[in-house]
Amino acid sequence: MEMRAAQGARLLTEASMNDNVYEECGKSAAAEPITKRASREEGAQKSLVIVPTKRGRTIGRTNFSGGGDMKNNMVTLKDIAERTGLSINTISRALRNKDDISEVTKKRVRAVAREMGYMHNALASSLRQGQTDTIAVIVGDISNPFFSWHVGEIERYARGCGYITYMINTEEDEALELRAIRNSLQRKVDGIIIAPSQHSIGNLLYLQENNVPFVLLSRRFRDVSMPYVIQDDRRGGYLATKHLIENGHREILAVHGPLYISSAQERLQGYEDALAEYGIRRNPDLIRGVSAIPGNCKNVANAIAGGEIPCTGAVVFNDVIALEIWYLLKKLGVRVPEDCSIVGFDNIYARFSTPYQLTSVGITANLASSTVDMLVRLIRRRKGESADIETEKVLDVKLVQGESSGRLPGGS
DNA sequence: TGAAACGAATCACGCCCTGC
DNA sequence: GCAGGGCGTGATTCGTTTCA
Repeated sequence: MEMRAAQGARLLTEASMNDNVYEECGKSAAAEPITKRASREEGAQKSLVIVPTKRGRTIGRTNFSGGGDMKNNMVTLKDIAERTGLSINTISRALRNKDDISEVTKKRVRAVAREMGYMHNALASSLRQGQTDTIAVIVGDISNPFFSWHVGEIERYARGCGYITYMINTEEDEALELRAIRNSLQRKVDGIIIAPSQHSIGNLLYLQENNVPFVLLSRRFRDVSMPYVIQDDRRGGYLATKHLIENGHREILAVHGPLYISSAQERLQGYEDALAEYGIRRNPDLIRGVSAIPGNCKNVANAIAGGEIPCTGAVVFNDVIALEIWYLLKKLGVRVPEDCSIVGFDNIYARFSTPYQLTSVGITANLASSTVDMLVRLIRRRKGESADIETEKVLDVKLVQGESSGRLPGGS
């Protein structure tokens, strides 16, 4: 703790600190004073500045190391006002680089702020402004690379828009999801990005009632109007199935996720579309459901290996489950793709160097940036700033050929 | 139970000083 | 004398917690 305080002191006292305590960089940088960044950076230690105030408080960067009452030790605008003999209003405006404050005064105020170890109080600022510059990202399963990848991307894009994000994992559990929503509302986030569990719509209606901007990520409710950004799941299911059909497969297994999840429903519809287009009868024995959470595919793999499911190819709900089935089949002596081709969804492993490359359906556009962009527009609209908003966005998909699928020997 | 306090920002004025 | 820049003043606001 002391080390961190010392590092902060170095950054606040050395010339490396920007002249402007609130670095001017449009919305994004204005939302994060440079002092906040200082505490994150690595640096050498340096002696601290201890400053007595008129109120008899000792202030300086050592304050954070003692485990005392931090609230009483924080340097405030009032302290700087007392020290400089200026008003609180002038201090505030000088630190925010307002035009009606002279450069001489600004420099003086910044110097005293640095000397005293002033750190912008985002909590107080949020209180006054009615915004926290934070976005909650609520997902069902962060262990799924699809979500972890996109959450990382969301964080990056949101940061570029001046927002801090925090992520909550719901384990696809409805009660945990409600708790996550309530927690986010209590923290007065400016907006929420949520991949809903979709057990029911109640949680999202609750969110809607609270009038907080939100965007559904990767999932949607057909019969209720809520902003969403999804991939074209139906077309994805169609492309995956068509790929196998055109490689000679006729007995194609559909391994779908829980059908209360819109993406699972729509991918299955796409599967059926392709079968219908090529005149292949829909066989209920070749449609199997699995949990959205990986680790429950043994039954399916055993059934394929044991001939209980007579298929030569499989369209699988997502890449994680597809890879799991591939692995299980290999252990059971079933060769992929020679004995059974597999097509996954999300094309997530194309981003990593893995021993095996799945054939998979992936998005052609950027899901994260589209989602953040929509949410930011909704937030701005709520604040009264006019903004054109497309609230239902379906991103195109394409099939990416990997090693897990191939032409059926002897197939047409 | 209700008032006060917390910290920062905002607003509407108003004053002072300087230059023309 | 006037205009305008620079800054001050005091009230108000926000949501939560503390205290009487």
